[in-house]
Formats: sequence, structure tokens, C-alpha cells
Amino acid sequence: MNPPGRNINPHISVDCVIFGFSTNQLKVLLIRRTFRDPSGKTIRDHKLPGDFIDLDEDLDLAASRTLKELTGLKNIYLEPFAVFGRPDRISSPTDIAWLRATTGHEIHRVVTAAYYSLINISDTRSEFAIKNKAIWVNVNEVPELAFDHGSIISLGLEHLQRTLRSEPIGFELLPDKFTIRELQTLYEVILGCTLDNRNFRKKILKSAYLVQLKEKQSGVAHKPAHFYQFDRGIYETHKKESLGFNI
Amino acid sequence: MNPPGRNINPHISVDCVIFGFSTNQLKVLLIRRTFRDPSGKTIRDHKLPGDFIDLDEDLDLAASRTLKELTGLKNIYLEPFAVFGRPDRISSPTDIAWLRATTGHEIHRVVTAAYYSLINISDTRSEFAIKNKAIWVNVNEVPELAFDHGSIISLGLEHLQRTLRSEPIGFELLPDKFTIRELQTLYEVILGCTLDNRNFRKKILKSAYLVQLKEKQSGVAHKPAHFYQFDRGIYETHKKESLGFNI
DNA sequence: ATAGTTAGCGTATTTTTTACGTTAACTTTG
DNA sequence: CAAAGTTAACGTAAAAAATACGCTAACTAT
Repeated sequence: MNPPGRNINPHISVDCVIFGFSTNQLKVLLIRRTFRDPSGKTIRDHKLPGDFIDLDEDLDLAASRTLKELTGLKNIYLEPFAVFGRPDRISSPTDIAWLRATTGHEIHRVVTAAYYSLINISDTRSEFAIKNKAIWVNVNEVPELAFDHGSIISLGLEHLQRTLRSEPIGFELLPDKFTIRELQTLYEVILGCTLDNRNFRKKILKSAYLVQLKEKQSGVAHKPAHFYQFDRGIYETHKKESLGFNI
Repeated sequence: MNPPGRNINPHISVDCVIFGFSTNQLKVLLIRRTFRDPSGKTIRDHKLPGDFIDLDEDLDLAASRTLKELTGLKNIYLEPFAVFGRPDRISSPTDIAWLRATTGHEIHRVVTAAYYSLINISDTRSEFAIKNKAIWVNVNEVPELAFDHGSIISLGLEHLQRTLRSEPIGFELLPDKFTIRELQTLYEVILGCTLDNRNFRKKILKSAYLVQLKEKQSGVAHKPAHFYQFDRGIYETHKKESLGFNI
């Protein structure tokens, strides 16, 4: 992660809470951390994908670089949502030893800019991540993490919930073509509630930017649903007028 | 601002967008910056109140310290809303020279956590600020500022507008006792719109946390209005049930 | 053919928002 | 000291949005 040639700024980092959605679950991408601590014991735990920024590197760029290095994906919905700067956020001997091992510096204080991003797991390119040291974990089953990464995920989830209620970002987690039912399930899982199917449909279809395709589901044991696509162009032209939507 | 005894972390700072409300205007607190640049020319401009954090100082604490040093006020509504980390945010020769003069360091890269806070200008304690190098400026008449402080204010204002629509924070800008009309004007000025007086009253009074006092205005050339107070206790107990309010 | 399942449209009811009329209570003016 | 001016404060009707359901359509599996 920190090849010798890199000039990192060891005071500032970015951490990415990368959400994905599959098998009706909201998942978050974690990186396996394996190393031998000074006492010779092998530590196996997890952390968020993140990195120190380079000297003279923009924060947003550092976040998308991290995302790209990990998933191979570009042009992904990515947004800063918080800063974490408690002086004790780096305090466990394990974390300090790991920083020493990976950076060569003795680091005790890092302020991190937290980003969240939404990606479509089924995107073939995202298999990148799995080849690496990354795993998808259900947000409700996140294990103990390094640093304060558990709190970062919690806050990221709250942010996602708030944003999902007021802006059309759910599509980012789904394949390019999706059914209304899939979209509804996504809302239900993320918001942790159930929604009336008929009212959800009415509300979401009022938005002109959801365009119905000719294509339908096939091979399902019931009436096949139409596929829909999110049209960002229509959204951009309409959003000035309305203040978005509310679920 | 940086006495010799202080141990600052020269990579990270906090900047505060401090809003106040008076004479029907939304104002922001700016600090006069006066110094002689290397060529001997005297620079006079303005910046946001802000400071480098101390080594081992929490970001939130650094922000409230800055606020207290400047206004003498404690327990003020204070919230982080963004991070600014573009590598070129410190690039003008003037800014670099000023940092050299005030910190003794050669500083080219600082990531800053931006906070916004709402204070009641008429609070006598806030006269502190004026005695110092601080001035209140109408948000619509902010001059050219140091660093990227102009952008920080713009984003802070957007954040304030969004928050004002969904959470009861307007009171923070008013005296302890205020009339409904004063509150409505505050909403109108900050949101940049006009509101129907009768509907505003209905909506805002549905919230149980606005309590009417016996006391009325006096000396006004019209029917005197009741004073109201914001009851945080009632708000805290009610907010779990409702999702706040919307203007 | 029939049963099971989800898609997708519609309608009635309740709640919220919007628009605007009217009286009340004070000061200032002639 | 009455009349005019001003803003407070309550109310009501109409429009719009949210909610709660009923029902038919279109497919597969048995």
C-alpha cells in the first residue's frame, strides 16, 4: 500500500465506506488485515479501505484512487460525509504497530476524511476487490475493526439513510437495469422498514427520470416485471424545479 | 494566536463559520487580518476565525476553543459540516507569507475541518468579538477572503439552509425570548423566500417545544406579540417520535 | 387445467399544505 | 379623543399529498 517511492502525508488519510447491495442485503467492503505484531503474534482482523494521502494530493482524488486501486472502478458515486479526528482514534498497540510496519513511521495522530460510495456489486469489474484482500460483509454483521472504523461505518450508514430519503442514489447500488420491486427492497433494507408496494410504485414513478424499458424479466414463476433505467439527464434538468423526493 | 509555548499540528486546522442574525440580516463573523508582507507592503483583508489544532487536541475541542477565545461564549451550537483539503487552497504568496509570520513554519498544505455555529449576536458576551479584530458582515456582502474561506462560507450557508428546513436550530440565532414574527423573518432571510404568516404560525406552533410566555412586547405601534421560548427538553423527548419538521 | 405468485393499475379516505378572510390590540396622527 | 395605521392571531375552504386497500394480469410449476 505504501511503496517506498511514495511521498505520503502521514497526518491525513481518507477512509471509504463502500456500500454494495446483493442477495437483499446491504453490504460494506472490508479489507483483511494480517500481520505479525512486535511480539510475534499474528493479527487477523479487518479495516476499511483507506490510505494516507500523498503530499499535494487532493482529498477527493485520494478517495477515488483508493476506490480504484481496490475495485478497478471509476466514476463511482463518492461523497465525503465526515471528519474523524479524535486524538485517541489511534491508540491500540496493534494499530500503532501496524502503522509502523506499513509506513515505516511512528504514527500516533491521523485525521481522516471519511467518504462513502455506492457501487453495484454485480458489476463484473468489482470482482477485482474479491481477488484482493477485500470481503463484502453485511452491515449488520460487521466485526470489530481497526482504529475507529466501526464508528465510521455507523455514521456512514446514517448518512446513507438520510440521503436515500431525499435524493435518487439508490440506483447506484443496483445493476443498470432493475425492476421496481428490486428498488423497493433496496429501500426497505436500507431504511429498515416495510413500504406499501402500490404506494411506493406511484411515488417513485412520478419521478420522470425512471424510464421503463421494453425488456422484461424472464424465467420467473410469476408475471414478469418491466426493467427500468435511471436517466441522469432527465434528473439533472428536473431537479432544479422540485426539491427532490421523499420516501 | 500562536504563542511560542503552543505545540501546534501545522497540517490540520479548524475554521468556524459563525452565523449571527441582527437587523433582519444574516451575518457571518470575520477576522481582520493585517500584516506586512515580505515586500514591506501592508496587507489588510479578512479571514474566518480558525486555528491550527494543538498536538493531541480533538477537532471539536479545537473548534469550541477557537469560538471561545474569540467570543467568550461556551455551549454554542457547533457542528462540523465539511473538510477542505485541496492542495492549492494555500497558494497565494500573501497567505504563505502570513502563515510564515504567524506560525514560524513554512506551510503549504493544510487540511481544515469546517464547523458552523449559530450565536445570538445580542448576547452581551458576544461583544467580546467586536473588541477583538472581528466584524460582523452580511453574508451577501462578504469581501474577498484569505485562503478558500469564501468557499467555506458558501458551503456553510448551504448547510445552514438545509438544516434549518429540517431541524429546530433557528432559535440559536435569536435572543432567549422572541416573537413568532422574528422567527419567521429569520426563516425568510436565511432561506431567501417569503412565507405566509398564518401558515408559518400554524406549522411552527404545532411543535410543542415552542412555549408561549405571559410576557408581551411593549411600546410597539400595533397589537403586541407574545414572546416565546424554545424548550429543548420538550424537543428532545418529542424528536424520537416525529422526524422533525419541514418548512 | 389449476394453483401459486408477483406485477401493476385503480379508488376511497385521511392528512397535510396552501390560500386567503377577519377580528384584536396596540400607537400615532389630526 | 376619534380615526387611521399596523401587526398579531385565529379560522375556514380548497387543493394536494400520503395512506390504506381491492382487484386483475401474466407468468411458472404441478
